[in-house]
Amino acid sequence: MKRRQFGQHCGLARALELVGERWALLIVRDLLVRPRRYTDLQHALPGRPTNVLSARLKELERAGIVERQIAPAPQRGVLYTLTDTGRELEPAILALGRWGAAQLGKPRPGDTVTAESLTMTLRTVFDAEAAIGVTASWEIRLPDMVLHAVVANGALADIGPGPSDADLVITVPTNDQLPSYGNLMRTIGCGLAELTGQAALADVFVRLFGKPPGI
Amino acid sequence: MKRRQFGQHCGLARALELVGERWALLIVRDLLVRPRRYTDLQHALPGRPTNVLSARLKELERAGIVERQIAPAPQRGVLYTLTDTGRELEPAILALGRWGAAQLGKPRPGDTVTAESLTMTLRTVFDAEAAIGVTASWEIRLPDMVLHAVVANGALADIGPGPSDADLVITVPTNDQLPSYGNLMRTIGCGLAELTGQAALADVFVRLFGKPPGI
DNA sequence: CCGAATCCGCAGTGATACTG
DNA sequence: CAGTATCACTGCGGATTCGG
Repeated sequence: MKRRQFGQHCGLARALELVGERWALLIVRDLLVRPRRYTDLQHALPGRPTNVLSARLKELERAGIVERQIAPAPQRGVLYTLTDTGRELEPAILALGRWGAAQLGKPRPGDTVTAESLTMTLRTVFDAEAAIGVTASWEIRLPDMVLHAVVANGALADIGPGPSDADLVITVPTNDQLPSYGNLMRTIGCGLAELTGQAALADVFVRLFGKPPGI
Repeated sequence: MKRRQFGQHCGLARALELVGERWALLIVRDLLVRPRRYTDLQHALPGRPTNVLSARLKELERAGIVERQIAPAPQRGVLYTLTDTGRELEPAILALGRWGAAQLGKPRPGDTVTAESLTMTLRTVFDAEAAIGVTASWEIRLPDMVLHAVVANGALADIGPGPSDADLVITVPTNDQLPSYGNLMRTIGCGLAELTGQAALADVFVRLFGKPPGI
């Protein structure tokens, strides 16, 4: 496949040639959270045709951004992971996401929130300065997904989908709202979430993750 | 024009909806350097169809990223400038450009380097730590363009196309090479450029702008 | 000259169906 | 599970044209 070029010897133009096509950066975003298999990515990117997914994965693989791996014994199958080059996109993706978050309005009809997008949003807004000296872990239970976050010595050690053995479990009651970042923080901030464990850590969570860039 | 959506309530997805289409970020990059008129942008983005430029400008204007202004008396005509929202894209564009610069290989046949792309590259690689305490200014004369850079008290005060009253004028001799960042720094680093003014500032320039992220 | 609008051919995309 | 195959459609690339 002949790759379209911009004809400029420029870092930004090169980046856009490699990851500027539709869906490409969203695939990288999801892979930043954890390695995924093909069908995982299908579910994490609703509304995107499967042929586009396979085309993007091939291009990203050729560009040295994504690697195909055979998953270990328990599950088998193909796992897509980021190369080091791919992982180095994280600062750029966080910067773009931070800007886009400030432009986010109300959820539009049909919008979804995936575990991956919410994870990356929390990584985006994590306030390292507010976290100095903090060591704690949380599990966030939303109606359709569970996330965990671990902060050790002020650094974001782990955050992603799935449960964990956490100091505080925050359960957001089932409601008809989208599990968006805004709704999540509002629910916790207003004390409407159920807390199991060290309840005082709820305020800490809001302090570390609740300073959005204008959301 | 119906805007295609990603169907995710996510900062990155929103950003890509607004500035993810082809040429959009390159237009913003050029406008980050300075306001431009329509035909300036045409020349600064060779190889892009004119209808795409006018379509992008309209979309960016609708999105609140770009503003049309009537240029002041001397020249008249329409000037396109960034809004505050548009200027806030700079960190994301620098981050993407930094990543892409590390993926830049040799210039391909037909590649061009514009004053805008070189300016943004220099902004990208500026090493604020190396610049602590530095106050100086340079004018860089390349065969087809002239740039200026001003560092005041360790901060990048001004950099862009055009001449200036500089402490040191660096003239790169005419040769058959592309005026790419790599060739520029190589020429200066090897002492092949002509220096007029405080020659000792050539080494300072290389120190502040010569630490690429892997170019 | 500036600032576009228009037309056409084609590549990339979206949606659905199908296969190893 | 992990992709191809097919096909309609839209946006892009390229050239030309048009009104201040």
